[in-house]
Amino acid sequence: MSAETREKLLQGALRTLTEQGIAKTSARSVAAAAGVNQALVFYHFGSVDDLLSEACRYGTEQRVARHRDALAAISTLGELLEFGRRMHEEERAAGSVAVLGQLLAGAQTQPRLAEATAAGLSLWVAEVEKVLVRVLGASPLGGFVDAVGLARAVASSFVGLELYEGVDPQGAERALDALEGLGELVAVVEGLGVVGQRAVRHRLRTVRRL
Amino acid sequence: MSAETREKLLQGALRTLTEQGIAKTSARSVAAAAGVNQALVFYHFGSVDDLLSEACRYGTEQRVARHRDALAAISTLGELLEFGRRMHEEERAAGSVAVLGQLLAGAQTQPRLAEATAAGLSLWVAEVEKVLVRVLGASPLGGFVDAVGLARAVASSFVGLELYEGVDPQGAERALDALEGLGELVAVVEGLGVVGQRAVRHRLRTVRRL
DNA sequence: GTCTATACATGGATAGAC
DNA sequence: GTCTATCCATGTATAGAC
Repeated sequence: MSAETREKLLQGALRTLTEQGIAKTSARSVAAAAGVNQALVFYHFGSVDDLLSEACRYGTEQRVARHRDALAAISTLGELLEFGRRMHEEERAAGSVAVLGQLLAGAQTQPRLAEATAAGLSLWVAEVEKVLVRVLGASPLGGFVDAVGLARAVASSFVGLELYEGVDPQGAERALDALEGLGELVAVVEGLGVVGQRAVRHRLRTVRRL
Repeated sequence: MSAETREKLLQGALRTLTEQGIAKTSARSVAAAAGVNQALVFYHFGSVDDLLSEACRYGTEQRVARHRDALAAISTLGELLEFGRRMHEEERAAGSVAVLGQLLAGAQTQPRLAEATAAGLSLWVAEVEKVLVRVLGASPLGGFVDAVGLARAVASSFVGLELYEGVDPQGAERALDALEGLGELVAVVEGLGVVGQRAVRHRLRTVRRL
């Protein structure tokens, strides 16, 4: 069956990317992981890069869809921070961030992969952005923090942290804790009350003018 | 000359990693970039991975040394933010972050590379950490932000941002701007004055107890 | 649609001449 | 120390049998 084999290859590609890395992801290794013949990669996708591009879209859509409802229910920065860490742990286990890391590395020198990887990342970014716009929009900080940019920073930083975790797990753990602390700090400023907020705003304006 | 060829190979490895990526970095491609014979990779370094490991140490040490004095002169968060962006731009141009990104991707599945990459990253982390300890230690925030963890988060996030930049330059630009804004926010809280700081501290303690 | 066979290129690694 | 030659494994891609 055509559709079944296609799917096997897509999942095989994702598995190979996480388990062997972009450098050892080939038509042969993917086909082996998928349990199908190597020639089918070219029959169904034309080239290895095209397969990886489709696998990126396929995999990312599945993972993002998993969290869409939960993300839509978040309304405060505190909730967002807690959910973010849980989601990160879940995606790390599923290998979806690892896939993006490997594809991003490969995409630096291959325009075709770059396009697909950007599209995949943008699925995550769009979700994070929606939540941030909502959470920050309802907050006094909204005017000073760019949710659009922050969503992109968060998504790419998570990929960086995931890659770092692969070479220094304890360091990465500590990094995540520190970021959580920083997030709490922002959440706290958000809850300072009118007087404190006015002071923060005034100083921010002063600083920005320099 | 032995030493000269070794150096050519090390620089060739760095160039190949940035220009072709980890997936296309081979003894042959590196040797071509270095302008020497392919067999010399194995004579001087034993294997391609060993060459890449040494290149990581070699390259990172050089780049970090470049900024050591400037980093030592930084004493405020504002200075640190400004310097950070300038340094990021310089390192991006030099390709040193790209090298770390490619090596991190390869390191996920190769213990030998992982060790070397962790060591290379730790050179950056150590410098960032020293500055953060100094800057945050002199600030009322010192007790609430973990400089050690934050240094690791900063270093790995920069790698993630660099990889993201390769597939979406505008998005990465906006992400960096947003992070800068967030940094300013923290700097502002730092300068709030005694009353504001006391309020922040009190609320932080309350939040952490939950 | 899938498999076998095959071509041709690239890559890791070594032996031996210089 | 460096180069040439070479071996063998792996990878991309296609043709043709089933």
